Amino acid sequence: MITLSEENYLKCIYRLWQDKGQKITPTAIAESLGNNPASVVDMIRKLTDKQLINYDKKKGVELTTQGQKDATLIVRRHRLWEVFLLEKLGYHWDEIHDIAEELEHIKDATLADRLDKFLGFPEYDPHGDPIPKANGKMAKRYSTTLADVKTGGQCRVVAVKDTTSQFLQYLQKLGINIGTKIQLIERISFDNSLVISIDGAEHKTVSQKFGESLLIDM
Amino acid sequence: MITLSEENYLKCIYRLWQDKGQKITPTAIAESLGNNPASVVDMIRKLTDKQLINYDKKKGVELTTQGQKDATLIVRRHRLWEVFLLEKLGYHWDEIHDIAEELEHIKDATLADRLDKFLGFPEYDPHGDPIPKANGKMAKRYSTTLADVKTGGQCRVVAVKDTTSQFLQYLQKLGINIGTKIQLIERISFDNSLVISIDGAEHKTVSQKFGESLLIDM
DNA sequence: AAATAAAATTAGGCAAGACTAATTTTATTT
DNA sequence: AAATAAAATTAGTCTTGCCTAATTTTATTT
Repeated sequence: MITLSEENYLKCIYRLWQDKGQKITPTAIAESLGNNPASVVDMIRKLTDKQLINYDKKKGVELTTQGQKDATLIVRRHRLWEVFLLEKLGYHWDEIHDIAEELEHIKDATLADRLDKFLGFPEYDPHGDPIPKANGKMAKRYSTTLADVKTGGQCRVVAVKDTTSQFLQYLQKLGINIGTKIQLIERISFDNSLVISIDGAEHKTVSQKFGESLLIDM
Repeated sequence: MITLSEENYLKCIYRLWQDKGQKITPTAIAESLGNNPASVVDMIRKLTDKQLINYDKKKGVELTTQGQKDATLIVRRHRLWEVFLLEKLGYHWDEIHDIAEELEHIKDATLADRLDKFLGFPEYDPHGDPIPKANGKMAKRYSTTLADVKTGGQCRVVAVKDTTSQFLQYLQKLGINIGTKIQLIERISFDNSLVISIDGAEHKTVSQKFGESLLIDM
């Protein structure tokens, strides 16, 4: 049986793997979870014992086939619950992540599939992330960010890379949602800040970090 | 902050209090939860410190006003989720309790109220237990069974008293669900068997035990 | 290459929440 | 009332999952 904490580590490793494709180190996991590296080392041993990950100093942490399956299922549940919270219970964009973070751990063999069906088999969650299907397959993840747009270029918001409520509330405040059109007016070479126009409105300046957190389609 | 374990104890105490109205002893709690009495004593201290219960050797365990509020909210969440699982996700009667047992611990200020609204403010859960309202008030528990109906009387199935899969599968086979209309045609005085008509269909005979397991509204 | 910095690991500890075993208190029988 | 049984409590232990502090290993500078 997999514990709540183990599930959170798996999910974190899965996310780091998807995000960067780079070597996943204990420190990276610790930072991502807000835990101490020593705790991460403990958990790496547990997950290795359970054959959910492999750890090698050279390669870093890697999910085993089983680990990938488990992690994908957690992500599936998380994203399905997000759709439910937004569409059925009327929550806002920035509220659903934290609740889904709890709901994703509810264990029942058929729950995800039933929820999926009830929601009409959605392809993407409200953050624009693809929802893994029952067989583990999922649509392609968007990877181009606002920071990749050429100066003068136009794009459309399709998803968010950062799901902290701070970021989501900031988006809300700026009036940015899925589908919002953004034009990149200028890139400040000093710190790579971005001057943008949201839905054709007046220019606003956002940080590089912001730009890298917003996934877009050109 | 109240922990998962504390919530489970609170709920257990609440149930014992509702069920019997008798003195609630550590042993009774231990039996009900399948825990060791020593563990219960530990938790009694914690809950007392948090002012959620009072404990007195003479009076046993009693919920404080705050304890009652908290327990009622947990029960509210549990029963609302049961309705959701049955009505929206198509689970069977006998599957919903265990899942709701997990879902009831999801903490969010507005979740219960939103779910309540989404479900159309149900009065009762599928086991016939009343769902506490947001203000803590609740209807009376269903207690009339098919066996209480007068000969010739018409009634509507509102809940089940017995949740064994044998019974539930039998109901399935007979085509009886929540809302099904039943007319009591005849009561066999020999063994109190009941001749009934399900949704106006042809007569069928069921046992007294069966009649006493089906909660109805006249 | 040596020095320094960063990352990883080990050792030891803590709190929650369960347990067992032993003891004390309370209740019930004889 | 004494003996016995049952219930309650205490003491000490275990596991999970986190921590800090110290140490070792690895990477980066100088």
